[in-house]
Amino acid sequence: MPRNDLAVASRAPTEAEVPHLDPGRRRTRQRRLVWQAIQTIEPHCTAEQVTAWVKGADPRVARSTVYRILADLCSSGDVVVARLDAGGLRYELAAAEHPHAVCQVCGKVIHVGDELLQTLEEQLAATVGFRTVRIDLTVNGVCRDCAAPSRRTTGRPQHNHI
Amino acid sequence: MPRNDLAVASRAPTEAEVPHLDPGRRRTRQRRLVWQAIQTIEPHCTAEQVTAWVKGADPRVARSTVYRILADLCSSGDVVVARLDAGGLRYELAAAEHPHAVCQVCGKVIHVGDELLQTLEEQLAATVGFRTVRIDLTVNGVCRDCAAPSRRTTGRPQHNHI
DNA sequence: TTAGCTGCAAAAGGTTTGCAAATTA
DNA sequence: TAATTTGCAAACCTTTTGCAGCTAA
Repeated sequence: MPRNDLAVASRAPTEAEVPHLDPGRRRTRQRRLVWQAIQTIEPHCTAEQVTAWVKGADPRVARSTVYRILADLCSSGDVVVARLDAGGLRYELAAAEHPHAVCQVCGKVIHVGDELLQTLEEQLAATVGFRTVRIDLTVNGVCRDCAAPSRRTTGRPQHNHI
Repeated sequence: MPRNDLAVASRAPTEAEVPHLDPGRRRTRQRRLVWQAIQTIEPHCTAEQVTAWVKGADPRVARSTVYRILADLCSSGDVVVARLDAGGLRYELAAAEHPHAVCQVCGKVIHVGDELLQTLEEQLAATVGFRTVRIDLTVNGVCRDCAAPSRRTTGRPQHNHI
């Protein structure tokens, strides 16, 4: 299925745009680039997309470095990961986190409001004493476009192995 | 974190227990074993657990065969996969599917009722015309046991990189 | 100066694939 | 018999790791 291509929305990273990030961590060029990539690329980007963007700005940056910085941003809480499909993990700004609806036919990702999750969280605390840290919700289905009669008649919905 | 060990609940597979599965597919020994494994092993089992169980009943069965059958059971809809943690995919009977709550400290999986998802589904249909096929919900947090004062004072909750 | 980062290359872990031989219908 | 399915082994893909050299503070 068509995964959005590597989306290298190359816009030269400007020093000024970089927020004052991660106290206690060194301010490196690589770190700044990864941070900018996540802000620039569409949400739910893969490590591969981030790497491509970063390498677009500076080809010397190693893939492993991107992974390390990504993991770091996750543990500092600035970025969260989601596993939307069979591919790699998807990263997004913690501030922009939200539930997703993934179309099984075209792979499109739709954002879902998270008002509904509140109730679930409260119920879990009350019934099993579970303290919720984060809710990971993915709705799998078929988006409006793919469900349109004109397109849906041919072929079975691709099985994304979700 | 402690993933439940391979849980090879070896009970000899009996021919009689095998349901009339997959019309149009050949009835092979391997297929029957995989199906039984999923029914026998605790829910959310990994491909590795299924393979271990199957090999316990017949060591000649290849891992790749298990993967192929698993993928097949998924596309036929008898089995669904969930991605609960950083490890491999988790398989479970479609009939037994339900939301999960995963403890980030001990890895325990708690089953959650799915009454709440109904509302979400309805709202998605109404607002963005999304036809929901399956909702994949994972709640990440801390279970009652791990949240107990006696244990929670030491160390930070392990970062599962979820 | 020095603790922390980075690049490189290789390893790891989970899953998929090519192909000839075995099997089911 | 003919079309699937399996075993084996190797390929793949994403992510992690070891280590020596580099660099921000």
